[in-house]
Amino acid sequence: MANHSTGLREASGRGTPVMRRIAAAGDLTAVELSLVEDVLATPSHHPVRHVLAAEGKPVPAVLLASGWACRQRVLNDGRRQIVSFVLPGDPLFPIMRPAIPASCAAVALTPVVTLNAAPLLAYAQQAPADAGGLANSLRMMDRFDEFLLRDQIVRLGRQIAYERMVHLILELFTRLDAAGLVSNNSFSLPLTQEILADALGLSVVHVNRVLQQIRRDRLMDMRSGMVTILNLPQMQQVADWTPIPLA
Amino acid sequence: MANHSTGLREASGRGTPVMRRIAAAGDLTAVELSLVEDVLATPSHHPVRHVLAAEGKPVPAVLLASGWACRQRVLNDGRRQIVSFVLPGDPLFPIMRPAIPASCAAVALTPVVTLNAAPLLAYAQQAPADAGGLANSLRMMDRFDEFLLRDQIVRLGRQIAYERMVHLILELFTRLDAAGLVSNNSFSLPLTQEILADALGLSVVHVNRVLQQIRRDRLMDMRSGMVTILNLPQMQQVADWTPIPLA
DNA sequence: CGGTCCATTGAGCTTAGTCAAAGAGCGTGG
DNA sequence: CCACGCTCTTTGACTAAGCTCAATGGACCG
Repeated sequence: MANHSTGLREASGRGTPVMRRIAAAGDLTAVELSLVEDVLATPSHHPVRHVLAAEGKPVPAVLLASGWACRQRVLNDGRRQIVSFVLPGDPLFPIMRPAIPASCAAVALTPVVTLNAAPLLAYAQQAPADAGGLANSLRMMDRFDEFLLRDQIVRLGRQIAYERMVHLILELFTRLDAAGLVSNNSFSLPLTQEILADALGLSVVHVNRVLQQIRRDRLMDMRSGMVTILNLPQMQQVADWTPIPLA
Repeated sequence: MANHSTGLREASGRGTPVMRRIAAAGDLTAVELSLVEDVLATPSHHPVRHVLAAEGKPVPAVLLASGWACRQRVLNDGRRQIVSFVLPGDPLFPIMRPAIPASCAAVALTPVVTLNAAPLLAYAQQAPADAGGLANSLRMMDRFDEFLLRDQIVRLGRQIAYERMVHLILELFTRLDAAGLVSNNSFSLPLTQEILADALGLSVVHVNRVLQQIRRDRLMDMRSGMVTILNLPQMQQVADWTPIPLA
């Protein structure tokens, strides 16, 4: 459980991923703003591989403040499929849903900091359906999640390994950018090739070879946990990329 | 546009798929019941291949009364991925969401009858968050949808063709059963092998071969649009089946 | 009786998986 | 400071699941 203090300090700041994501969909009232700041003030820390939410247990209203997590499902014989990545600023599960059993487990891929978003949910649930501000932001984030699932299905069903990898990187690039975690076309990707393989439905060996090919083609570079986008237009072309409507 | 009258008559009945699905999650009040019956009273008919909702257009609040539809996405070079099947009783898209752009197109796979569910949505949106009855039913149906997407991702990412096919048939079996469309372990499957291929991320030829193998193994039989489940336990075993929590 | 759509079959090929082993990087303890 | 062990990456050789192409067969329909 490293950088307690760092996580805490960042979480209180203004340009924090959570705040950026929530504010992206529109302005918040003073009341809403302070509600969010209250939530930011009480972070929880969890180590790698920690199960943030067990499959079948009621879904907690939790936001990820920092670190990487995923929603995943493991088959009887051990095969694992990562359903989606959870990035800083994201809810662990679609948040506007009532407390229903989780459709899959949520697991920390790095040490993470989470926030209890129950107060936000409570506030949003009693707000009228067409209210702007916070309620609207949360709905937007859920909608975003739906897009990601669709993209994941198309990737897995109809793209070859090379396309899948490029498409996933573009997705992460876009999402991390929205969270303010990209600079100079470059971002941190703290994932092993095995994790990428489990997300893309590939073997580790093949992921390795595909990455080398992409590097040779000078589309992007991935070294020691850092990704640099080298040729965005061609990446978008290769992956048949459709921008995710953020608003 | 065949069987207009049939669709209409069924839609007004009590054991209709829509009514079964909505009533499954709990009892409705008299007001809610009549609201649903009003909706059932004005069906719309659409031919095969009709685009029920275009990608990017605001999602209509629509229920499928009869026939089969799907949500799909087509890549630039023509590759198609079916994201999910929409069966009688299902909403075309998660229904409790506000009118947001559709993440993919909805298309009729057979002639279909649809219902305008806007009155139900309006009613449910103004109901308190923890109200039972209709609002709860609609939320339940959305939650169900989320499970299906997860299952589709796991199928495509981590199962081989044989397993995928068996798993999909089990899913359809379960869902059609909930809609009252299964009898004697047998149901109608009005899909070409090409449609199955596009749902499972396989080629038509391979779908054909896998189906033959499954038939030879006496797990199930699929002939002229009818599927018969022959060995449910072994199918569940093969597909690593986890029952979808309906309640 | 042709035409159309769909299912089926065969042959050959490609993508991606498996198995096994060898580097590389990194933290820990001697 | 180095050696060991751990995890992760990389490479090679081989295998196999699944794809493409092409042709045939069947059913239905005007």
